[in-house]
Amino acid sequence: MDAKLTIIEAAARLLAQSADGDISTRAVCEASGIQQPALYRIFGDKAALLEATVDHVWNKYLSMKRAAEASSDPLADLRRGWDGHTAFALANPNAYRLLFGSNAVARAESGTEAVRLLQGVLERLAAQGRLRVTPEVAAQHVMAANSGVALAMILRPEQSDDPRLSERMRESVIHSILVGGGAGEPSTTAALAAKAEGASGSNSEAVVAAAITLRAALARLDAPIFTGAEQTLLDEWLARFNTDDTVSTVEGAHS
Amino acid sequence: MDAKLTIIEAAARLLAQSADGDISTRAVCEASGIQQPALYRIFGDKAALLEATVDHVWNKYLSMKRAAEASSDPLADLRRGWDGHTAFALANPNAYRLLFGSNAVARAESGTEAVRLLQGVLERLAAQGRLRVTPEVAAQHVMAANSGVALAMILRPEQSDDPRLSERMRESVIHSILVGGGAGEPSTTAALAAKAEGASGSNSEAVVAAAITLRAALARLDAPIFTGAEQTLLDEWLARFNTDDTVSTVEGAHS
DNA sequence: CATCCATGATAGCGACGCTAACATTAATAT
DNA sequence: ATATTAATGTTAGCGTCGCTATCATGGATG
Repeated sequence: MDAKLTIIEAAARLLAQSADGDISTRAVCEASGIQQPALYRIFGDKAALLEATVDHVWNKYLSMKRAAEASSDPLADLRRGWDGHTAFALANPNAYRLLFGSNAVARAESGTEAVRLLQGVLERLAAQGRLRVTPEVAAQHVMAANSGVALAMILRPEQSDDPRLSERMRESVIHSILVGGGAGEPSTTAALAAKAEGASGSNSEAVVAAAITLRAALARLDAPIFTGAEQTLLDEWLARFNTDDTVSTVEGAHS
Repeated sequence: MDAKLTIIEAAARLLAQSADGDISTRAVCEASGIQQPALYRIFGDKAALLEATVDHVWNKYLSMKRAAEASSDPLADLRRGWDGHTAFALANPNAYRLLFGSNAVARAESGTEAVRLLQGVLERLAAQGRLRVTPEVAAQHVMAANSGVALAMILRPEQSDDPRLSERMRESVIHSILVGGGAGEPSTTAALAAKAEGASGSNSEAVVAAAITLRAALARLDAPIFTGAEQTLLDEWLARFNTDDTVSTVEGAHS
Protein backbone atom coordinates (compact mmCIF):
# COMPACT_ATOMS: atom_id res chain seq x y z
CA MET A 1 0.00 0.00 0.00
CA ASP A 2 3.02 2.24 -0.25
CA ALA A 3 2.40 2.63 -3.95
CA LYS A 4 -0.77 4.55 -3.19
CA LEU A 5 1.07 7.21 -1.23
CA THR A 6 3.81 7.37 -3.84
CA ILE A 7 1.26 8.03 -6.55
CA ILE A 8 -0.57 10.63 -4.47
CA GLU A 9 2.59 12.53 -3.71
CA ALA A 10 3.62 12.51 -7.36
CA ALA A 11 0.15 13.71 -8.31
CA ALA A 12 0.28 16.46 -5.70
CA ARG A 13 3.67 17.57 -6.97
CA LEU A 14 2.49 17.66 -10.56
CA LEU A 15 -0.74 19.40 -9.58
CA ALA A 16 1.13 22.11 -7.74
CA GLN A 17 3.36 22.72 -10.77
CA SER A 18 0.58 22.45 -13.34
CA ALA A 19 -0.05 25.59 -15.33
CA ASP A 20 -3.65 24.90 -16.32
CA GLY A 21 -4.53 23.23 -13.04
CA ASP A 22 -4.98 19.80 -14.56
CA ILE A 23 -2.80 16.72 -14.63
CA SER A 24 -2.80 13.56 -16.76
CA THR A 25 -2.76 10.10 -15.32
CA ARG A 26 0.04 9.24 -17.74
CA ALA A 27 2.20 11.99 -16.29
CA VAL A 28 1.42 10.83 -12.78
CA CYS A 29 2.43 7.29 -13.68
CA GLU A 30 5.68 8.41 -15.24
CA ALA A 31 6.48 10.66 -12.27
CA SER A 32 5.75 7.93 -9.76
CA GLY A 33 7.34 5.05 -11.70
CA ILE A 34 4.11 3.10 -11.87
CA GLN A 35 2.08 1.87 -14.79
CA GLN A 36 -1.41 2.96 -15.65
CA PRO A 37 -3.14 -0.36 -14.90
CA ALA A 38 -1.69 -0.23 -11.40
CA LEU A 39 -2.97 3.29 -10.88
CA TYR A 40 -6.43 2.32 -12.03
CA ARG A 41 -6.38 -0.82 -9.90
CA ILE A 42 -5.65 1.33 -6.87
CA PHE A 43 -7.83 4.38 -7.46
CA GLY A 44 -10.47 3.25 -9.92
CA ASP A 45 -10.53 6.41 -11.98
CA LYS A 46 -8.94 9.81 -12.30
CA ALA A 47 -11.55 11.58 -10.18
CA ALA A 48 -10.74 9.32 -7.23
CA LEU A 49 -7.04 10.00 -7.70
CA LEU A 50 -7.63 13.74 -7.69
CA GLU A 51 -9.87 13.37 -4.67
CA ALA A 52 -7.22 11.45 -2.76
CA THR A 53 -4.59 13.95 -3.83
CA VAL A 54 -6.62 16.93 -2.67
CA ASP A 55 -7.37 15.17 0.60
CA HIS A 56 -3.69 14.46 1.08
CA VAL A 57 -2.63 18.04 0.47
CA TRP A 58 -5.45 19.29 2.67
CA ASN A 59 -4.56 16.97 5.53
CA LYS A 60 -0.89 17.81 5.28
CA TYR A 61 -1.75 21.48 5.64
CA LEU A 62 -4.23 20.76 8.39
CA SER A 63 -1.81 18.78 10.51
CA MET A 64 0.54 21.74 10.28
CA LYS A 65 -2.19 24.00 11.57
CA ARG A 66 -3.82 21.73 14.08
CA ALA A 67 -1.14 22.11 16.70
CA ALA A 68 -1.72 25.85 17.07
CA GLU A 69 -5.48 25.65 16.98
CA ALA A 70 -6.54 24.81 20.50
CA SER A 71 -7.63 27.98 22.20
CA SER A 72 -10.13 28.99 24.84
CA ASP A 73 -11.49 31.76 22.66
CA PRO A 74 -13.67 30.35 19.88
CA LEU A 75 -13.83 33.70 18.12
CA ALA A 76 -10.06 33.81 17.89
CA ASP A 77 -10.19 30.24 16.59
CA LEU A 78 -12.74 31.28 14.00
CA ARG A 79 -10.44 34.04 12.78
CA ARG A 80 -7.49 31.67 12.76
CA GLY A 81 -9.49 29.12 10.82
CA TRP A 82 -10.53 31.71 8.26
CA ASP A 83 -6.99 32.95 7.76
CA GLY A 84 -5.71 29.40 7.54
CA HIS A 85 -8.34 28.57 4.94
CA THR A 86 -7.33 31.57 2.84
CA ALA A 87 -3.65 30.79 3.24
CA PHE A 88 -4.20 27.21 2.11
CA ALA A 89 -6.04 28.41 -0.96
CA LEU A 90 -3.25 30.76 -1.95
CA ALA A 91 -0.58 28.17 -1.23
CA ASN A 92 -2.36 25.40 -3.18
CA PRO A 93 -4.44 27.17 -5.81
CA ASN A 94 -4.90 24.19 -8.10
CA ALA A 95 -5.93 21.81 -5.35
CA TYR A 96 -8.20 24.47 -3.89
CA ARG A 97 -9.86 25.15 -7.21
CA LEU A 98 -10.52 21.44 -7.61
CA LEU A 99 -12.03 21.34 -4.15
CA PHE A 100 -14.19 24.46 -4.22
CA GLY A 101 -14.57 25.42 -7.87
CA SER A 102 -15.21 22.18 -9.71
CA ASN A 103 -17.68 19.38 -9.49
CA ALA A 104 -15.12 16.67 -10.15
CA VAL A 105 -13.97 16.48 -6.53
CA ALA A 106 -17.23 17.42 -4.87
CA ARG A 107 -17.24 14.33 -2.69
CA ALA A 108 -13.76 14.83 -1.28
CA GLU A 109 -13.43 14.33 2.44
CA SER A 110 -11.56 17.60 2.77
CA GLY A 111 -14.63 19.69 2.14
CA THR A 112 -16.78 17.96 4.71
CA GLU A 113 -13.94 18.02 7.21
CA ALA A 114 -13.45 21.74 6.72
CA VAL A 115 -17.12 22.24 7.46
CA ARG A 116 -16.90 19.92 10.46
CA LEU A 117 -14.00 21.81 12.01
CA LEU A 118 -15.77 25.08 11.38
CA GLN A 119 -18.95 23.83 12.99
CA GLY A 120 -17.04 22.75 16.05
CA VAL A 121 -15.81 26.28 16.56
CA LEU A 122 -19.24 27.71 15.87
CA GLU A 123 -20.88 25.39 18.36
CA ARG A 124 -18.51 26.61 21.02
CA LEU A 125 -19.52 30.15 20.13
CA ALA A 126 -23.16 29.14 20.29
CA ALA A 127 -22.66 27.60 23.72
CA GLN A 128 -21.40 30.96 24.89
CA GLY A 129 -24.57 32.61 23.64
CA ARG A 130 -22.76 34.63 20.98
CA LEU A 131 -24.30 33.21 17.82
CA ARG A 132 -27.48 34.69 16.46
CA VAL A 133 -27.98 31.96 13.88
CA THR A 134 -27.62 28.23 14.23
CA PRO A 135 -24.13 26.80 13.84
CA GLU A 136 -25.28 25.06 10.66
CA VAL A 137 -26.45 28.28 9.06
CA ALA A 138 -23.39 30.13 10.29
CA ALA A 139 -21.10 27.44 8.87
CA GLN A 140 -22.68 27.72 5.44
CA HIS A 141 -22.34 31.48 5.61
CA VAL A 142 -18.69 31.38 6.62
CA MET A 143 -17.73 28.68 4.15
CA ALA A 144 -19.42 30.38 1.22
CA ALA A 145 -17.80 33.73 1.99
CA ASN A 146 -14.38 32.26 2.63
CA SER A 147 -14.36 30.13 -0.50
CA GLY A 148 -15.67 33.04 -2.53
CA VAL A 149 -12.84 35.27 -1.39
CA ALA A 150 -10.25 32.57 -1.90
CA LEU A 151 -11.45 31.68 -5.39
CA ALA A 152 -11.59 35.32 -6.37
CA MET A 153 -8.02 35.85 -5.22
CA ILE A 154 -6.90 32.74 -7.08
CA LEU A 155 -8.80 33.15 -10.33
CA ARG A 156 -9.12 36.94 -10.59
CA PRO A 157 -6.14 38.43 -8.80
CA GLU A 158 -6.27 41.57 -10.94
CA GLN A 159 -9.90 42.12 -9.93
CA SER A 160 -9.19 41.30 -6.28
CA ASP A 161 -6.26 43.58 -5.58
CA ASP A 162 -7.58 44.83 -2.25
CA PRO A 163 -4.93 43.48 0.12
CA ARG A 164 -7.48 43.41 2.95
CA LEU A 165 -10.22 41.63 1.00
CA SER A 166 -10.07 38.43 3.03
CA GLU A 167 -9.81 40.31 6.31
CA ARG A 168 -12.72 42.58 5.41
CA MET A 169 -14.92 39.67 4.44
CA ARG A 170 -13.95 37.80 7.59
CA GLU A 171 -15.01 40.62 9.87
CA SER A 172 -18.13 41.24 7.81
CA VAL A 173 -19.17 37.63 8.23
CA ILE A 174 -18.30 37.59 11.91
CA HIS A 175 -20.31 40.74 12.44
CA SER A 176 -23.40 39.30 10.79
CA ILE A 177 -23.18 36.01 12.65
CA LEU A 178 -22.47 37.13 16.19
CA VAL A 179 -24.95 38.82 18.46
CA GLY A 180 -24.21 42.47 18.99
CA GLY A 181 -21.92 42.55 16.01
CA GLY A 182 -19.01 40.71 17.61
CA ALA A 183 -16.52 43.40 18.53
CA GLY A 184 -19.23 45.86 19.49
CA GLU A 185 -21.14 46.02 22.73
CA PRO A 186 -23.40 43.06 23.43
CA SER A 187 -27.11 43.70 23.15
CA THR A 188 -28.79 40.53 24.31
CA THR A 189 -28.95 39.08 27.74
CA ALA A 190 -27.19 35.94 26.61
CA ALA A 191 -24.38 37.99 25.12
CA LEU A 192 -24.15 40.04 28.29
CA ALA A 193 -23.75 36.87 30.23
CA ALA A 194 -21.17 35.71 27.73
CA LYS A 195 -19.19 38.86 28.29
CA ALA A 196 -19.52 38.46 32.04
CA GLU A 197 -18.15 34.94 31.93
CA GLY A 198 -15.06 36.28 30.27
CA ALA A 199 -13.93 37.42 33.72
CA SER A 200 -15.06 34.42 35.71
CA GLY A 201 -13.80 31.88 33.20
CA SER A 202 -17.07 30.00 33.02
CA ASN A 203 -19.52 29.92 30.16
CA SER A 204 -22.46 28.49 32.07
CA GLU A 205 -24.03 31.85 32.78
CA ALA A 206 -24.79 32.26 29.12
CA VAL A 207 -26.67 28.98 29.19
CA VAL A 208 -28.65 29.96 32.28
CA ALA A 209 -29.41 33.37 30.81
CA ALA A 210 -30.55 31.74 27.58
CA ALA A 211 -32.90 29.47 29.48
CA ILE A 212 -34.30 32.42 31.38
CA THR A 213 -34.76 34.40 28.18
CA LEU A 214 -36.57 31.53 26.54
CA ARG A 215 -38.87 30.95 29.50
CA ALA A 216 -39.82 34.60 29.50
CA ALA A 217 -40.44 34.59 25.78
CA LEU A 218 -42.43 31.41 26.11
CA ALA A 219 -44.75 33.01 28.62
CA ARG A 220 -45.60 35.84 26.25
CA LEU A 221 -46.02 33.59 23.24
CA ASP A 222 -49.52 33.25 21.90
CA ALA A 223 -48.65 31.97 18.44
CA PRO A 224 -49.36 28.31 17.65
CA ILE A 225 -45.76 27.21 18.01
CA PHE A 226 -46.47 24.87 20.90
CA THR A 227 -49.51 23.21 22.26
CA GLY A 228 -50.40 23.88 25.86
CA ALA A 229 -48.95 20.61 27.03
CA GLU A 230 -45.81 21.10 25.01
CA GLN A 231 -45.35 24.56 26.42
CA THR A 232 -45.79 23.35 29.97
CA LEU A 233 -43.29 20.57 29.56
CA LEU A 234 -40.82 22.82 27.75
CA ASP A 235 -41.01 25.32 30.56
CA GLU A 236 -40.29 22.61 33.08
CA TRP A 237 -37.29 21.44 31.12
CA LEU A 238 -35.96 24.96 30.68
CA ALA A 239 -36.24 25.43 34.42
CA ARG A 240 -33.75 22.62 34.94
CA PHE A 241 -30.98 24.78 33.53
CA ASN A 242 -31.28 27.12 36.49
CA THR A 243 -30.03 24.72 39.13
CA ASP A 244 -26.50 25.06 40.32
CA ASP A 245 -25.91 21.41 39.72
CA THR A 246 -26.61 21.89 36.07
CA VAL A 247 -24.42 24.94 35.95
CA SER A 248 -21.44 23.24 37.41
CA THR A 249 -21.96 20.28 35.14
CA VAL A 250 -22.11 22.38 32.03
CA GLU A 251 -19.10 24.35 33.06
CA GLY A 252 -17.25 21.15 33.75
CA ALA A 253 -17.06 20.56 30.02
CA HIS A 254 -15.39 23.91 29.58
CA SER A 255 -12.31 23.83 31.78
CA MET B 1 -20.85 35.45 -39.63
CA ASP B 2 -24.08 33.65 -38.88
CA ALA B 3 -22.19 30.42 -38.40
CA LYS B 4 -20.57 31.89 -35.32
CA LEU B 5 -23.90 32.47 -33.62
CA THR B 6 -25.17 29.08 -34.71
CA ILE B 7 -22.18 27.40 -33.11
CA ILE B 8 -22.47 29.43 -29.93
CA GLU B 9 -26.13 28.60 -29.50
CA ALA B 10 -25.47 24.92 -30.06
CA ALA B 11 -22.64 25.07 -27.54
CA ALA B 12 -24.84 26.86 -25.02
CA ARG B 13 -27.55 24.26 -25.47
CA LEU B 14 -25.12 21.40 -25.01
CA LEU B 15 -23.48 23.11 -22.05
CA ALA B 16 -26.80 23.57 -20.31
CA GLN B 17 -27.62 19.89 -20.78
CA SER B 18 -24.16 18.61 -19.93
CA ALA B 19 -23.97 16.40 -16.87
CA ASP B 20 -20.31 16.96 -16.01
CA GLY B 21 -20.30 20.60 -17.07
CA ASP B 22 -18.04 20.04 -20.04
CA ILE B 23 -18.68 19.80 -23.76
CA SER B 24 -16.63 18.47 -26.67
CA THR B 25 -15.97 20.45 -29.81
CA ARG B 26 -16.99 17.41 -31.82
CA ALA B 27 -20.42 17.40 -30.21
CA VAL B 28 -20.77 21.11 -30.82
CA CYS B 29 -19.94 20.61 -34.49
CA GLU B 30 -22.41 17.79 -34.88
CA ALA B 31 -25.13 19.77 -33.10
CA SER B 32 -24.56 22.87 -35.19
CA GLY B 33 -24.01 21.08 -38.53
CA ILE B 34 -20.53 22.50 -38.94
CA GLN B 35 -17.19 20.79 -39.28
CA GLN B 36 -14.35 21.06 -36.86
CA PRO B 37 -11.96 23.04 -39.11
CA ALA B 38 -14.66 25.70 -39.51
CA LEU B 39 -15.11 25.92 -35.76
CA TYR B 40 -11.39 26.33 -35.23
CA ARG B 41 -11.12 28.89 -38.02
CA ILE B 42 -13.80 30.94 -36.28
CA PHE B 43 -12.87 30.60 -32.63
CA GLY B 44 -9.25 29.53 -32.63
CA ASP B 45 -9.54 27.05 -29.80
CA LYS B 46 -11.99 25.51 -27.38
CA ALA B 47 -11.36 28.04 -24.63
CA ALA B 48 -12.41 30.87 -26.93
CA LEU B 49 -15.54 28.96 -27.88
CA LEU B 50 -16.45 28.47 -24.24
CA GLU B 51 -15.68 32.09 -23.53
CA ALA B 52 -17.96 33.26 -26.33
CA THR B 53 -20.64 30.83 -25.20
CA VAL B 54 -20.54 32.03 -21.61
CA ASP B 55 -20.61 35.63 -22.79
CA HIS B 56 -23.61 34.86 -24.96
CA VAL B 57 -25.57 33.22 -22.18
CA TRP B 58 -24.61 35.99 -19.78
CA ASN B 59 -25.67 38.73 -22.17
CA LYS B 60 -28.93 37.00 -22.97
CA TYR B 61 -29.74 36.90 -19.26
CA LEU B 62 -28.54 40.45 -18.78
CA SER B 63 -30.71 41.91 -21.53
CA MET B 64 -33.66 40.24 -19.86
CA LYS B 65 -32.80 41.93 -16.59
CA ARG B 66 -31.64 45.29 -17.87
CA ALA B 67 -35.13 46.58 -18.56
CA ALA B 68 -36.18 46.32 -14.93
CA GLU B 69 -32.94 47.70 -13.52
CA ALA B 70 -33.30 51.45 -13.73
CA SER B 71 -34.25 52.76 -10.33
CA SER B 72 -33.66 55.88 -8.29
CA ASP B 73 -32.60 53.81 -5.29
CA PRO B 74 -29.10 52.39 -5.78
CA LEU B 75 -29.46 50.17 -2.73
CA ALA B 76 -32.53 48.54 -4.23
CA ASP B 77 -30.56 48.14 -7.46
CA LEU B 78 -27.74 46.52 -5.52
CA ARG B 79 -30.15 44.01 -4.02
CA ARG B 80 -31.71 43.38 -7.41
CA GLY B 81 -28.30 42.89 -8.95
CA TRP B 82 -27.32 40.43 -6.23
CA ASP B 83 -30.49 38.42 -6.60
CA GLY B 84 -30.14 38.47 -10.38
CA HIS B 85 -26.58 37.23 -10.09
CA THR B 86 -27.64 34.37 -7.86
CA ALA B 87 -30.59 33.54 -10.09
CA PHE B 88 -28.34 33.42 -13.14
CA ALA B 89 -25.96 31.07 -11.38
CA LEU B 90 -28.76 28.69 -10.42
CA ALA B 91 -30.33 28.86 -13.89
CA ASN B 92 -27.01 28.31 -15.70
CA PRO B 93 -24.83 26.34 -13.31
CA ASN B 94 -22.39 25.02 -15.90
CA ALA B 95 -21.80 28.37 -17.54
CA TYR B 96 -21.50 29.99 -14.14
CA ARG B 97 -19.00 27.45 -12.92
CA LEU B 98 -16.91 28.07 -16.02
CA LEU B 99 -17.05 31.81 -15.38
CA PHE B 100 -16.37 31.90 -11.66
CA GLY B 101 -14.92 28.54 -10.74
CA SER B 102 -12.40 27.75 -13.47
CA ASN B 103 -9.41 29.43 -14.96
CA ALA B 104 -10.27 28.41 -18.52
CA VAL B 105 -12.65 31.30 -19.06
CA ALA B 106 -11.00 33.81 -16.76
CA ARG B 107 -10.75 36.44 -19.47
CA ALA B 108 -14.40 36.34 -20.48
CA GLU B 109 -16.04 39.71 -20.98
CA SER B 110 -18.94 38.66 -18.78
CA GLY B 111 -16.90 38.79 -15.62
CA THR B 112 -15.56 42.26 -16.22
CA GLU B 113 -18.98 43.49 -17.27
CA ALA B 114 -20.56 42.10 -14.13
CA VAL B 115 -18.04 44.02 -12.09
CA ARG B 116 -18.60 47.13 -14.21
CA LEU B 117 -22.35 47.08 -13.66
CA LEU B 118 -21.83 46.51 -9.96
CA GLN B 119 -19.41 49.39 -9.71
CA GLY B 120 -21.89 51.69 -11.39
CA VAL B 121 -24.43 50.99 -8.69
CA LEU B 122 -21.82 51.34 -5.98
CA GLU B 123 -20.66 54.67 -7.35
CA ARG B 124 -24.19 55.97 -7.12
CA LEU B 125 -24.26 54.81 -3.53
CA ALA B 126 -20.95 56.53 -2.94
CA ALA B 127 -22.30 59.73 -4.46
CA GLN B 128 -25.04 59.64 -1.86
CA GLY B 129 -22.44 59.35 0.85
CA ARG B 130 -23.61 55.92 1.90
CA LEU B 131 -20.49 53.87 1.16
CA ARG B 132 -17.88 53.50 3.83
CA VAL B 133 -15.31 51.96 1.47
CA THR B 134 -14.34 52.87 -2.06
CA PRO B 135 -16.56 51.50 -4.82
CA GLU B 136 -13.65 49.38 -6.04
CA VAL B 137 -13.17 47.74 -2.66
CA ALA B 138 -16.91 47.33 -2.21
CA ALA B 139 -17.23 45.75 -5.65
CA GLN B 140 -14.58 43.16 -4.85
CA HIS B 141 -16.31 42.42 -1.57
CA VAL B 142 -19.73 42.02 -3.15
CA MET B 143 -18.50 39.96 -6.09
CA ALA B 144 -16.48 37.58 -3.92
CA ALA B 145 -19.38 37.01 -1.55
CA ASN B 146 -21.96 36.62 -4.29
CA SER B 147 -19.88 34.20 -6.33
CA GLY B 148 -19.00 32.27 -3.20
CA VAL B 149 -22.65 31.81 -2.31
CA ALA B 150 -23.62 30.94 -5.87
CA LEU B 151 -20.83 28.39 -6.28
CA ALA B 152 -21.64 26.83 -2.94
CA MET B 153 -25.28 26.44 -3.91
CA ILE B 154 -24.30 24.96 -7.28
CA LEU B 155 -21.49 22.64 -6.20
CA ARG B 156 -22.52 21.77 -2.64
CA PRO B 157 -26.28 21.99 -2.46
CA GLU B 158 -26.45 19.47 0.37
CA GLN B 159 -24.06 21.60 2.41
CA SER B 160 -25.87 24.82 1.48
CA ASP B 161 -29.41 23.93 2.35
CA ASP B 162 -30.20 27.16 4.13
CA PRO B 163 -32.89 28.59 1.84
CA ARG B 164 -31.94 32.13 2.86
CA LEU B 165 -28.19 31.75 2.41
CA SER B 166 -27.97 34.16 -0.50
CA GLU B 167 -30.24 36.67 1.20
CA ARG B 168 -28.32 36.45 4.44
CA MET B 169 -25.00 36.98 2.71
CA ARG B 170 -26.42 39.84 0.72
CA GLU B 171 -27.54 41.73 3.80
CA SER B 172 -24.32 40.87 5.59
CA VAL B 173 -22.31 42.38 2.77
CA ILE B 174 -24.56 45.42 2.50
CA HIS B 175 -24.27 45.99 6.21
CA SER B 176 -20.51 45.94 6.13
CA ILE B 177 -20.26 48.20 3.11
CA LEU B 178 -22.78 50.91 3.93
CA VAL B 179 -22.43 53.59 6.57
CA GLY B 180 -24.75 53.05 9.49
CA GLY B 181 -25.48 49.49 8.49
CA GLY B 182 -27.89 50.33 5.68
CA ALA B 183 -31.64 50.14 6.06
CA GLY B 184 -33.95 48.60 3.53
CA GLU B 185 -37.13 46.60 3.50
CA PRO B 186 -37.32 45.54 7.13
CA SER B 187 -39.72 42.69 6.56
CA THR B 188 -37.44 40.25 4.80
CA THR B 189 -34.21 39.84 6.68
CA ALA B 190 -33.73 38.69 10.20
CA ALA B 191 -31.16 41.37 10.93
CA LEU B 192 -33.39 44.15 9.79
CA ALA B 193 -36.35 42.64 11.52
CA ALA B 194 -34.31 42.59 14.70
CA LYS B 195 -33.58 46.29 14.23
CA ALA B 196 -37.25 47.03 13.77
CA GLU B 197 -38.30 45.18 16.87
CA GLY B 198 -35.70 47.02 18.90
CA ALA B 199 -37.99 50.04 18.79
CA SER B 200 -41.13 48.10 19.53
CA GLY B 201 -39.83 46.82 22.82
CA SER B 202 -39.74 43.10 22.12
CA ASN B 203 -36.50 41.29 21.42
CA SER B 204 -36.92 38.41 19.01
CA GLU B 205 -33.22 38.28 18.21
CA ALA B 206 -32.51 37.56 21.86
CA VAL B 207 -35.07 34.76 21.78
CA VAL B 208 -33.53 33.19 18.70
CA ALA B 209 -30.05 33.58 20.14
CA ALA B 210 -31.17 32.04 23.41
CA ALA B 211 -32.63 29.03 21.62
CA ILE B 212 -29.40 28.63 19.66
CA THR B 213 -27.37 28.91 22.81
CA LEU B 214 -29.41 26.28 24.58
CA ARG B 215 -29.24 23.88 21.66
CA ALA B 216 -25.47 24.18 21.58
CA ALA B 217 -25.24 23.70 25.32
CA LEU B 218 -27.56 20.75 25.06
CA ALA B 219 -25.35 19.10 22.47
CA ARG B 220 -22.27 19.15 24.69
CA LEU B 221 -24.12 18.17 27.83
CA ASP B 222 -23.27 14.74 29.15
CA ALA B 223 -24.69 15.14 32.64
CA PRO B 224 -27.94 13.30 33.45
CA ILE B 225 -30.15 16.37 33.24
CA PHE B 226 -32.25 14.93 30.45
CA THR B 227 -32.88 11.46 29.20
CA GLY B 228 -32.08 10.73 25.59
CA ALA B 229 -35.69 11.03 24.56
CA GLU B 230 -36.15 14.23 26.51
CA GLN B 231 -33.06 15.74 24.97
CA THR B 232 -34.17 14.82 21.48
CA LEU B 233 -37.59 16.32 21.96
CA LEU B 234 -36.23 19.43 23.65
CA ASP B 235 -33.84 19.97 20.76
CA GLU B 236 -36.73 19.70 18.32
CA TRP B 237 -38.73 22.23 20.24
CA LEU B 238 -35.82 24.63 20.56
CA ALA B 239 -35.31 24.37 16.83
CA ARG B 240 -38.77 25.81 16.29
CA PHE B 241 -37.57 29.17 17.54
CA ASN B 242 -35.21 29.48 14.59
CA THR B 243 -37.81 29.68 11.87
CA ASP B 244 -38.45 33.17 10.59
CA ASP B 245 -42.15 32.63 10.96
CA THR B 246 -41.61 32.16 14.63
CA VAL B 247 -39.50 35.28 14.85
CA SER B 248 -42.04 37.50 13.19
CA THR B 249 -44.80 35.93 15.22
CA VAL B 250 -43.00 36.54 18.46
CA GLU B 251 -42.42 40.17 17.64
CA GLY B 252 -45.95 40.43 16.31
CA ALA B 253 -47.26 39.63 19.76
CA HIS B 254 -45.94 42.94 21.02
CA SER B 255 -46.42 45.33 18.16
C1' DC C 1 4.45 -29.40 -5.59
C1' DA C 2 0.15 -27.42 -7.24
C1' DT C 3 -2.95 -23.44 -6.76
C1' DC C 4 -4.23 -18.96 -6.48
C1' DC C 5 -3.98 -14.29 -6.42
C1' DA C 6 -1.72 -9.88 -6.40
C1' DT C 7 1.18 -7.29 -9.14
C1' DG C 8 4.15 -6.17 -13.47
C1' DA C 9 4.24 -5.14 -18.44
C1' DT C 10 2.45 -4.52 -23.22
C1' DA C 11 -0.70 -3.06 -26.23
C1' DG C 12 -4.65 -1.05 -27.66
C1' DC C 13 -9.59 1.12 -27.81
C1' DG C 14 -12.45 5.07 -28.30
C1' DA C 15 -12.69 9.93 -27.64
C1' DC C 16 -10.56 14.13 -27.27
C1' DG C 17 -8.39 18.98 -29.10
C1' DC C 18 -6.56 20.38 -33.07
C1' DT C 19 -4.55 20.65 -37.93
C1' DA C 20 -2.68 19.56 -42.58
C1' DA C 21 -4.19 18.99 -47.08
C1' DC C 22 -7.03 19.49 -50.65
C1' DA C 23 -11.64 20.56 -53.07
C1' DT C 24 -15.02 23.82 -53.79
C1' DT C 25 -17.32 27.99 -54.07
C1' DA C 26 -17.66 33.11 -53.97
C1' DA C 27 -15.82 37.48 -54.79
C1' DT C 28 -12.86 40.53 -57.07
C1' DA C 29 -9.78 42.44 -60.76
C1' DT C 30 -8.68 42.91 -65.33
C1' DA D 1 -15.94 36.77 -69.42
C1' DT D 2 -11.88 34.98 -67.61
C1' DA D 3 -8.16 34.83 -64.32
C1' DT D 4 -6.84 35.52 -59.57
C1' DT D 5 -7.67 35.52 -54.87
C1' DA D 6 -9.98 34.68 -50.74
C1' DA D 7 -13.16 32.24 -48.11
C1' DT D 8 -15.30 28.05 -47.04
C1' DG D 9 -16.39 22.88 -47.21
C1' DT D 10 -14.41 18.09 -46.73
C1' DT D 11 -11.54 14.35 -45.56
C1' DA D 12 -8.27 12.40 -43.03
C1' DG D 13 -5.23 12.06 -39.52
C1' DC D 14 -1.77 13.34 -35.58
C1' DG D 15 -0.82 13.21 -30.76
C1' DT D 16 -2.84 12.81 -26.29
C1' DC D 17 -6.24 11.65 -23.20
C1' DG D 18 -8.86 8.24 -19.72
C1' DC D 19 -9.24 3.65 -19.36
C1' DT D 20 -8.93 -1.56 -20.10
C1' DA D 21 -8.11 -6.26 -22.02
C1' DT D 22 -4.55 -9.48 -21.97
C1' DC D 23 -0.98 -11.99 -20.52
C1' DA D 24 3.37 -12.92 -17.78
C1' DT D 25 5.43 -13.25 -13.31
C1' DG D 26 6.17 -14.16 -8.67
C1' DG D 27 5.32 -15.07 -4.05
C1' DA D 28 2.13 -16.87 -0.58
C1' DT D 29 -0.88 -20.78 0.69
C1' DG D 30 -2.99 -25.48 0.76
